[in-house]
Amino acid sequence: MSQSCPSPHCHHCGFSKNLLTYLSADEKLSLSLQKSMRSFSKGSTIVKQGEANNQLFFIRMGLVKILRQTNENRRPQIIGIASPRDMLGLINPVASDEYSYTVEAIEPSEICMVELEAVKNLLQTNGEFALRFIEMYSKVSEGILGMRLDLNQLQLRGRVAYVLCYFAQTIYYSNKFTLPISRREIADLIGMRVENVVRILSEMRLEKVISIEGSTIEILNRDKIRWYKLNG
Amino acid sequence: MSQSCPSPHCHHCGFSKNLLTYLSADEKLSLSLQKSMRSFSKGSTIVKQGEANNQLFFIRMGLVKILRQTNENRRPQIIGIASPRDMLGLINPVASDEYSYTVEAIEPSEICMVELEAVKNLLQTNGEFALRFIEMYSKVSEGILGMRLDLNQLQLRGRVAYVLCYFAQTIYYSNKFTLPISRREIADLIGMRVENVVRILSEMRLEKVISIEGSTIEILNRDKIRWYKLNG
DNA sequence: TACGGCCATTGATAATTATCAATAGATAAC
DNA sequence: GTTATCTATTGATAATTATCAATGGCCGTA
Repeated sequence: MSQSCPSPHCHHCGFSKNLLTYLSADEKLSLSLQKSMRSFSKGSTIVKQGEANNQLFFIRMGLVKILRQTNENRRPQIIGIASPRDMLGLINPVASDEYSYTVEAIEPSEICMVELEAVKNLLQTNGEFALRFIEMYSKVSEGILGMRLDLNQLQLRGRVAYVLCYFAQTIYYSNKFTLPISRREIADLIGMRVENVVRILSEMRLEKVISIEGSTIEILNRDKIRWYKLNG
Repeated sequence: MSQSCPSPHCHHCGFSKNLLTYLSADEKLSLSLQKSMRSFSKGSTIVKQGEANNQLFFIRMGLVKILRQTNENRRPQIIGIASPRDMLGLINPVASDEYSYTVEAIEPSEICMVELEAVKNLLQTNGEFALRFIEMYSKVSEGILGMRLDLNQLQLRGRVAYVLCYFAQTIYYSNKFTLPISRREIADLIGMRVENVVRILSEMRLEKVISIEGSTIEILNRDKIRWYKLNG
């Protein structure tokens, strides 16, 4: 499940593309010794809530879910989904000594793990890097919070529509896609119950807003689903 | 409503206490020319969602609410309350060119406003400052997101209890306090309706969990309200 | 192959929350 | 000081969501 980084410079990693540009050759070399690329199969855990926070990590490829468990009696709460564009790893606070969230691969994923100390060191010594890092951090936080706030003011139908649009627009860039998560996970993501998620999906299918074949969804009526997303 | 900073070094401002320590005398002097202290009366707007984001700001004294309006048909959504300890200003993303949220004083407040460019400059040139800044930013984001996620998994009774505990424990450090916001604002904060907030408050009063005299609340049964906050 | 476990689905019913309506009180504007 | 506006409150009812129950399908494993 784990393998070391094939090259000192992971050119395809979001971290590289967005932040490594601002490093000198020396800094890159030094950093390369403190990061590694690991592969995770679908369903495996990348980091676990409560464990020591000593690595930042970034999605090079794949898709993950971010979740937390606040109480044994409750369902786990899925906070969001992250893809390579999201510069994940920034969601777990830099200032905390343990991970606030669990992160699990929901598709086969390659994750770039970087020693937190190495990043902190760069933040202190490379101003341009620090500035870009903060800008990205702020964008990521803002994105997650925005989604939670959006979901908050919708009811069931709107929340389901929101999630479907999210996958279609932000993750798969297509009206037709295979859901990477179960109905139950959709429920945990939007804070509702599985049965009701299923019901709404069926309803939308009957209304011909979407088509469903197992976990493959196609959005048939974009205006209507957009309306639900805004007003549902 | 506005006045310039009485001293080049606002020693009591959270920004000062937490971040200015890491600046040299020169940097402090330079920064002092690019920040100002302003006073806001209860109800007045500090920054407005959608306006140009060119200043970070920090609460020196007082209490503010952070809100956003996503849709004319909807109630404004209150995202959170911030006090001097919260290093507000960090909630509005550094990377965005406009404010994502409106911030309004809910108690007379003194706000330290700092040119965003000046801060970005410091982030680039002072490593220690940059690191501390990120750590604070990450704590603030984490705090806000955590509260939203907590509220998310509670129902009405639990959410009201959560807010009351929040004021008692985090803002006023007392079981007895005067609510700085209206019932309607509590509703906008927890994503419920005024009528239901009022009903729950009345219910808690009848159960002798709290006492109510206008906007003065006293928590009488801490165990029970804590139970609501966790399980309600 | 058979079994257990989990997911997906649907129906019936209960619990929660929103909406509508009405009134009293407080506050600001004139 | 009167009027208009907003908040706070309560009740009645409607809409939304959760819970409980039952079924079939799928997958991994003994």
